[in-house]
Amino acid sequence: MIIESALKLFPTQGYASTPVSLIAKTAGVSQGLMYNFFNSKEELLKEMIQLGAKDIAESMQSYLTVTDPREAIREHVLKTMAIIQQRKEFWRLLHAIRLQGLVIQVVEDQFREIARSVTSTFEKIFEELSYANPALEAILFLTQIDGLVILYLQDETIPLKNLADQLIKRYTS
Amino acid sequence: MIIESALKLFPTQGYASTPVSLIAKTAGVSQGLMYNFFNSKEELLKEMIQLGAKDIAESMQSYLTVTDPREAIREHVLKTMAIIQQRKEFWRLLHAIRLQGLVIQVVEDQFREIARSVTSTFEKIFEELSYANPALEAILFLTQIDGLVILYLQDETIPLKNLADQLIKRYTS
Amino acid sequence: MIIESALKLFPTQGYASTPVSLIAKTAGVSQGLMYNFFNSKEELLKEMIQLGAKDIAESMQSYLTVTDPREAIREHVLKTMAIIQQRKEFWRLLHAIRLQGLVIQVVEDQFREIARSVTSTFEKIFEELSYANPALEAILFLTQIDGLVILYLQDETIPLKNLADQLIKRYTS
Amino acid sequence: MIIESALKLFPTQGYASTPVSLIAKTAGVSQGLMYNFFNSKEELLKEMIQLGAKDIAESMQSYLTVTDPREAIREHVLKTMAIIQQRKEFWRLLHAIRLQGLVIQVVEDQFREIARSVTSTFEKIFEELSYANPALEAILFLTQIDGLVILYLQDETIPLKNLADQLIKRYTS
DNA sequence: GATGAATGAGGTTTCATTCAT
DNA sequence: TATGAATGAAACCTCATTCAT
Repeated sequence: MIIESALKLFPTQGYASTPVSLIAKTAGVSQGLMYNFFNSKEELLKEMIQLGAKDIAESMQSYLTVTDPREAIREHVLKTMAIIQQRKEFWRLLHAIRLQGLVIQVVEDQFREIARSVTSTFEKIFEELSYANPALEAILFLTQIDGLVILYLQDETIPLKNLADQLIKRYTS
Repeated sequence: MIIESALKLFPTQGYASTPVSLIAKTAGVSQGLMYNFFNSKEELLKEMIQLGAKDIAESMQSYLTVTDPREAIREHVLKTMAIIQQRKEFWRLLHAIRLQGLVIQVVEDQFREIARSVTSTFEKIFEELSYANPALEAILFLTQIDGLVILYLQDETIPLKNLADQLIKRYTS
Repeated sequence: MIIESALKLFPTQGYASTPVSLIAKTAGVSQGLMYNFFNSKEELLKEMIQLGAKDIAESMQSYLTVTDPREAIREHVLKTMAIIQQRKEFWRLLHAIRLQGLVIQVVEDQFREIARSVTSTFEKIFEELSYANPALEAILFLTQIDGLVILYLQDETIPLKNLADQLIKRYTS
Repeated sequence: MIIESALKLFPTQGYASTPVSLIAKTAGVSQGLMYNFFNSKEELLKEMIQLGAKDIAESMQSYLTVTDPREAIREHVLKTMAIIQQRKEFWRLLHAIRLQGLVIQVVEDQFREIARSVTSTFEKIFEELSYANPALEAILFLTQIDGLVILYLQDETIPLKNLADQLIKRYTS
């Protein structure tokens, strides 16, 4: 399928450096056919990201209902690592794109929304756990996870499981 | 100057999407002249990165001589934040590139070397501070900083100073 | 057709001095389309030559079956002159290219093969005719023809027919 | 010297494919300086050829005074082979250029003049030797030499000496 | 005489997109 | 739906030539 080929190619080759012709060949369809589904290359990118974003949003929602704060932290770390491992390339692309000016507004809004909701959830969690500065702690916690994710995306050989456990231990004991 | 125009443009527009013509125009020289200094667009990228890398390596070396472990942690956090703020665009590009397959070997080696040296320094520091698992803690510490940096690169309005202080407090008290 | 435009232009203007744009215009197609058929200008040259070479190889094979040695000589001279007259431009290009370092390996091999086979055929022929030094005589005979061909390519007004007859007479009486 | 660098480079790389920058570098002078001596690249080519042509014309004149016809034939063959061996690259270029439309008028005229004079000389020689058709024989003789020369330029390993001797023997015994 | 930085035109090639079939 | 030939703009790069020094 076309969108899956894009998902495979954009992250590894970069959006701008991946020719439409290659996407078409990888998908096993003609180049012309692509334009029956997507009006432009950029639209293909947007739809691809939106698909991935939806997927992620769904995965994230589950633990929001967890009531025990320590359990929620644990859940979030483990869930994030699981998602990352399943969708390495997609995340790689996402990070690359977000670091560039390639702001894709539709998608960007969606992400900000998710980020805000997750951040405020953890703000409450750290409040419950009586941290002195829950707002800052929430950001530090989430950026800690992001940093770990990025290291993993750059070097898949790091002991991700151990690092996650250590991180959980720090926050829950 | 040419390399400075590249430094301004590559990070914001992306390497592949920045035409050589634009770099030349920004630098105020003819397109042809660029090829008197750099044999290709890619070489310009490499030299630009190498320049930045050298600069960073120098900045990093200073605190490696600090003897008090807590002081070293403090130094590293503050130094990193200072460097980031000075060279936002460069870091943005660097992260974008490293997330893609655009592995530029010469540079990559250089970075791995720096990373290894910094990591092992902090391993020793956490050992001195009697952490149970110094190796993992060093990675967590450094990825925490990375995560913070990336968030800042995406959104410059975050309270970076406060976050840095909070982080330092956590590790030094 | 594209290959035919190249066949017309390369020999007269030279390979390096014929812009792809001119080939395209002559062929009545867009410049971009050329790259659907040939990956590069050089490949176009190669394929053009290969086409011509195949054609020539076929023409040459006919007389190899002739049994009477004098008849074979006669056949070869006449056949060569006929081919040259039909494909003047092609031969002009071929000679120009072979004199330069532009050795196109694929084609070069093919030519050497043809040349070797023709040379050894004539070695046998001159042996049958009891020449004192058949190996040298074969080379002299073939270079005599080549020299005549080249003169003709430079100046089409020479009495080619008479020269060919005179040459045949010398070798067959 | 500049003209000598051109003499080395044009034949092997081709006139159009040899950048002025390379000629300058090979000659060990700056690119700008070249334009103090030659107004353009083409002029350099012309002067280079003219130099070579003068040189050749001189070499050729010597035997024109020889009175014995057989001796003249012998002289011409040997002299030609000697010149070729001394100035391989120049001849290679000359043949390449003459096969192309790159007609350099000044030079072309000069060559035609030489060729005419040589041809008529040999016409007389073959007349003296009572050949039935001296005009055609002169052309055949001269093209035979040309063909041999070209083979040698393409493949320097052929037994040129033996071939020349064989050729002389054929015409003088 | 001598340099080399600088230019601008033009070269080859790539590629998103369109369209007749 | 599906193809793939076709296009044209724009990309990267080369190079003969000029000119201030």
